[in-house]
Amino acid sequence: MRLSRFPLSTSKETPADAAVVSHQLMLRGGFIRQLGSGLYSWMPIGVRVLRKIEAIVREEMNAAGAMEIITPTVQPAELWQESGRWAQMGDEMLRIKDRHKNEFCYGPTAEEVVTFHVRQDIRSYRQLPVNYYQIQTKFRDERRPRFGVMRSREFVMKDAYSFHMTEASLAAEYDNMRAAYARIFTRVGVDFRIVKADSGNIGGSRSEEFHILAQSGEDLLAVSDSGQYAANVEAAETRASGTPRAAASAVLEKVATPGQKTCEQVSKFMKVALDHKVKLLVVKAAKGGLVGIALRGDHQLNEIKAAKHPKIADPFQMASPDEVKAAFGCEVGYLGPVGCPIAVIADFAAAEVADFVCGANEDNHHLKGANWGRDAAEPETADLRMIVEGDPSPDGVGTIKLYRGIEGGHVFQLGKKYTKAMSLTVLDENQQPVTPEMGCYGIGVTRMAAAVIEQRNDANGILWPDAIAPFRVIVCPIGLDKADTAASVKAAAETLYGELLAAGVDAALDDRGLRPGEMFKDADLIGIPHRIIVGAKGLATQQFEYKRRDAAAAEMIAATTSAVLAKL
RNA sequence: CGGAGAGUAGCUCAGCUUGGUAGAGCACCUGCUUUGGGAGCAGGGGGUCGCAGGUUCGAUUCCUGUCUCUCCGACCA
Repeated sequence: MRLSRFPLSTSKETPADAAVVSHQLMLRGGFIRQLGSGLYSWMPIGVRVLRKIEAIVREEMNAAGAMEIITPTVQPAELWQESGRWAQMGDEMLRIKDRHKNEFCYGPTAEEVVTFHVRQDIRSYRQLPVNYYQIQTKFRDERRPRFGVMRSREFVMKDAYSFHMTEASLAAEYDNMRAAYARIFTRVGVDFRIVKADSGNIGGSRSEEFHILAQSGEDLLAVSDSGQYAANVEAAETRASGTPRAAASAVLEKVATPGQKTCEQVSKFMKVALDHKVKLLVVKAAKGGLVGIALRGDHQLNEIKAAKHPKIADPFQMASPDEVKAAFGCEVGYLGPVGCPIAVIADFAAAEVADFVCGANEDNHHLKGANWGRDAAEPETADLRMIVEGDPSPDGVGTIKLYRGIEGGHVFQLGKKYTKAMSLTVLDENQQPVTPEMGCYGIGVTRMAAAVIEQRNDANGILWPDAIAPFRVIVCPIGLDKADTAASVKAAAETLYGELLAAGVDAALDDRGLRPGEMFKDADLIGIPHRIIVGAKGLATQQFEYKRRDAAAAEMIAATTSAVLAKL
């Protein structure tokens, strides 16, 4: 591409509205332009990146045996009513009506649509397993779009859906997709981790996320420092330590703690470590009424785990201050398990504390020297808390460290949730109808572009990996203004550029006639991995100057196309 | 959805407190000069000051409403 004919639109200024580096650089480099909240247009240079990511995804999905389809972005409400998600989805789903007042949504995902088509076309066990995928625009009406295309409302996702006669077949395809995803992320050129995930409201059993590690990531990952364990903190389990609780030694004593409501306040006021404080949260119980959750003062509730506990309401909901007052006769800040009027479930760690401090279930008072079994009923225990840095790894190998990550992909074993709800059956070898198992697999294509930048940038701009750079190499002629050298520089640059194209290299020629500084700044900002300078100085000794975007210094190479190709 | 902030030129912003019909830098156009890390000089084009009301002789400025965008939080395949 000749840059003189390419609408590059770069900016020196950092846009005021962009909070994260990928958003800033994508705007400064002219990759994307904002159209509205969570709505972005992809400009020519951005599309080049997007298409390269898509090509890698498509190649690997095809190689893994998945079949590409294209489904409409607008989907009839009936399908969502069949699966039950029309009611479930809430405002995240953009609902629209056509001229006949029929209801539709702009597709946030396509489990229903693909299940519908499989129901139309697949009749026999002989046709399974099958895996359909598409690379297509999705819309989710996020409550708060942010960070440019990292969390936009409209975005491009690769979504795949597989159907199987047996759980074993599903598991095999899940592993197949997982391996394809690992190849995709590796080829794109990012540092990623595969972590255990919660499957969220999509349902299903086994689920893992592909995270691109980055400081600005919205997800926290718990990773063992010496073992294999890696999980989203949402899904990371914690265990009982195995060491028995110390015997009760302190005398139970009520202490006035006026106005001291939070664990931090009480801990400071009573000069007791946070991990010897037990807090009691009151939440809605599964069968109506309330249930208490005891946690150590330094731990936080994991609401996803709580919602899955059989005695706790799903969806998770805290009790209102009025309900607490009615049950306990005191304010929220003074609750504790001793003399507690409702059933208590203790987190493993909370149940292991002896001689603890807790609320006295009386305004402005706490208890010290409290003990399970002696003062409070021995509680039912469960894993209810968020894992924290320094916890032993749940698999017993190593200690947990926390990292931030950007979710770039997600693979699920859905089971029969959608196939059953939508009455998809195929005939087995005994001519009996069977409800197939289903898996689904997603990659955020537009998000991936942003995530790569989060991981790969410096003070001058983006450092694209070769595989997805808008151009792999840029040729910068210098000295076109000098009468005595212009002709030779121009000829050498044109020849090199032409031969690179002929060799199948995605090259750019900066023939805009700019000053060198401007060319360099632009090339660095838009992240071209390789730069060749064709100048009179070098040509005098038959040399080009070569610089990798991520190298500190340039080097001189022979002024031949083959010498350049050897560097790419 | 709760909290905070912002809408003035393509971009980044000033002006508004104390009303008198608008400015800078960057970008753009023309010319000259310059050419190894976003040059210099001279000239030029470009804005119904988000929108709608109100107050006023007069509103970018004051008041009310409204829309949009951003940030923090909650939420989230």
